[in-house]
Amino acid sequence: MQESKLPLSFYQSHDTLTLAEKLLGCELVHESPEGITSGIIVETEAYLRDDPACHAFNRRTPRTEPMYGEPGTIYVYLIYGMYQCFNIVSNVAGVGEAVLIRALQPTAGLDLMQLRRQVIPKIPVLPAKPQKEFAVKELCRGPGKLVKAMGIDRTLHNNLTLTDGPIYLTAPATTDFEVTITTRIGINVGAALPYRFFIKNNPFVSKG
DNA sequence: CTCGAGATGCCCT
DNA sequence: GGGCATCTCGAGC
Repeated sequence: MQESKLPLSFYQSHDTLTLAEKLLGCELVHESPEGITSGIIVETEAYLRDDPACHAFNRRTPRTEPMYGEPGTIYVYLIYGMYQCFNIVSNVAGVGEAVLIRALQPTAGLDLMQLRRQVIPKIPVLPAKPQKEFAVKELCRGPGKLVKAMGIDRTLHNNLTLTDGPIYLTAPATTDFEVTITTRIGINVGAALPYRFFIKNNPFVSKG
């Protein structure tokens, strides 16, 4: 597992659509104070500058500022008031493109992922509910789920860099897989664009 | 398995 | 105030 971090040049040397595909098979690692968790990226989506679904499609705003950083910058945002999405900034600084990570195949720290995925009721119920046991394939199957399982938080990690912090990528152990390309999930505008990439027949993908 | 409803906070118009 | 790059739960098949 412990290989070397992918360097800045990896993020700089591909356009966004190519990067979205090249990210498949890479391992996402978070060395947190609670422990290490990691997983292989199996599903991504690209968001381009001239794409109405992209947060940078309209004016540059405070929220989307990290998207205009160097490629390899982390962009985490809050969605639906309670979930967060993890993105990797792409293209070149100042453009505003990124790749959403939609699913991981867990490789390390599965117990910690289980703990992080537990839902804490706002008002504690007594007696306390027993812990849920998630199937391994459910731990990181979806953008909100993987952020929670990996312990990623926008107040801590937004705008950090993947080459200089506790969250980073390592190169694929294998590229012996086929890639399927489809339209993106959960959006209305730009829904027809074929910007979703996933590893064919991989059971950890959010939707086949 | 599928479906529908509700949760919940922030950004931007 | 509208609208989210989502998830969980419960009901029903």
